[in-house]
Amino acid sequence: MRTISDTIEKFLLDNFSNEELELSRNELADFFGCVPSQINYVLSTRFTLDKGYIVDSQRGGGGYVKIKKINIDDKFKDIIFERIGNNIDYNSACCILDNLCRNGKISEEQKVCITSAIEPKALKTPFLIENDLRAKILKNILYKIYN
Amino acid sequence: MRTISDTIEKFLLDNFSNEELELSRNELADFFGCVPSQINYVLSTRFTLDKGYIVDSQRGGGGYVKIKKINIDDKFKDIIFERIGNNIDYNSACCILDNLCRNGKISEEQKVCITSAIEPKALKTPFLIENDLRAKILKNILYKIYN
DNA sequence: ATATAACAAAAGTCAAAGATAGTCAAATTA
DNA sequence: TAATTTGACTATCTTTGACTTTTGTTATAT
Repeated sequence: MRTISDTIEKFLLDNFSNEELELSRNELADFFGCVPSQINYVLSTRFTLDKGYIVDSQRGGGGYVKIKKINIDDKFKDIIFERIGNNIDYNSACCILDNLCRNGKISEEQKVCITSAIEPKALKTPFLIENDLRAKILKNILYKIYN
Repeated sequence: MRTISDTIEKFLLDNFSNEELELSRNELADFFGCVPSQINYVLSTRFTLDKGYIVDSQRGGGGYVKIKKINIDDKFKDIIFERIGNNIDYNSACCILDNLCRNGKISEEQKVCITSAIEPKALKTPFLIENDLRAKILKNILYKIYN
């Protein structure tokens, strides 16, 4: 544990009680004598989806930051990381969804819904980011389903 | 419950007896030691149509605020009719029908029937009113089915 | 009696102030 | 060079209060 970020990470991990941890960004920053955005840095580098965490937050009075640990089986993780990656075309995505559906990981209804969300026409922008967007959306939905 | 708004929301939810709750805005504000408009804030952020509530009120002497929990079907109807609006293209209509069917709101048979009724070739006229016609017909049929 | 005016008793609106959290890039450090 | 630290600026949610609108009641004039 060398950096402030490492210290904060350890502190958070130590205080994980039951798969979920809630905190105040400003208070935590105060506690460690750092600027609030340092907390964001820790969250975005240490508590990422890829490492099995979902971060949820709210601004304004009574605001908070929640960190949730998610549990998914390794096979599923494999699919997420190796097959989806950081960008994926529509047809490949459909194949994955078909597979998940056949294996009972998602329902037919869910498949339809997800498919609609990642259809090319839904992701058309003036920029060349369709496949990147699709990968992010797809991973996010699947994580939510399995959370 | 971290904010006053959250507390008031919980209080209201806890006091929901039979699908409807009537209250005095000023008395409630007094009870929680907040300004009356705070009640409006809670109502407009926590008891929205989206979340299945309808808020009704009256000013003046004997004024009141009523919160009604609407059943899913009512909510569903509202959303559907709002989405159809005064004109709708064939594909959107089909999406809605697919949705209704998937959600068990209409049968497969009804879907086939309605679809035939609003097909482009069925609504061809020399005027540019295809989408307007379709909306009227669609709403009329659904209205019949639901009432 | 009836219409009207004045007042009182609600609820509504809206914008400012307060309280958090997020973003992004420059500066620093390992 | 890459990761970390910092802070100025932004976005969002909540709280508050002054001002407005609506409704019911009571007094007054006809």
